[in-house]
Amino acid sequence: MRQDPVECVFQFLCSSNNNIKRIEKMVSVLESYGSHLGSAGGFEFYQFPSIERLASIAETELRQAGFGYRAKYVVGTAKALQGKPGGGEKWLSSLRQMELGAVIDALCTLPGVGPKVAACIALFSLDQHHAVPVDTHVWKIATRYLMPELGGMSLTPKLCNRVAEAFVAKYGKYAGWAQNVLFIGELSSQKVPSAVDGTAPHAGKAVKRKRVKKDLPISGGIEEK
DNA sequence: CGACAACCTTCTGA
DNA sequence: ATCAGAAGGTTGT
Repeated sequence: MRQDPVECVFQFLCSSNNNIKRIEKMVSVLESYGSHLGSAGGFEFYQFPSIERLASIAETELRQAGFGYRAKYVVGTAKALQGKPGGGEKWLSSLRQMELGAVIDALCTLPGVGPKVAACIALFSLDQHHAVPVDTHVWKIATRYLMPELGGMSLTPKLCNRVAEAFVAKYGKYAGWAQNVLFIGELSSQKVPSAVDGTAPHAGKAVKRKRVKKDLPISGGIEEK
């Protein structure tokens, strides 16, 4: 995707301990702080607001808009970015030249950004294709297929790293994207209670079928190009 | 370093 | 209809 890093940071800031529908709603609230670009196809388009604009928002305003405890993260991260050498925008894109570990560490200095969100930002906007965000779903996948001996344990930061390493060992330099495919398959929105044959859903018809889970849907490394 | 509660709010599954 | 638990975690103790 190579998303714009500023957008990416604030979008994933909204994602912690949250569900997709609400995340989308919150992101659209953030967008509304940017300048209106126009409308097309029934959608309104906005320039994503600048770091300066985001830093100027009152935390209470975001709370009122339904951000919950993430309101202070948005304002806090905007302000923290302003304080980075050369400004937040430049600082973020400079991370593209760094090692993954250093990128994660740097991003984790922002309030509300932990290892998982940092990995998402690194993968989706900072060219770190081997960044593997380990969340509750990926943890389930890992303990089911890759590291069954870890089943039942709680997901500690150290174990996060082991899971990420296991994904890289299996899928190679694009492990982050493999993770993304597996992650989406794990979402409850992609599943249904009955069904059994693993047939792909009909295009256009909202027929959902549950994938039969026997082995990892993706086997072997991802080919280069 | 690991475990654990707290945190806002909405949606889901039983 | 209702309600505990989960939801693309992070932070402080």
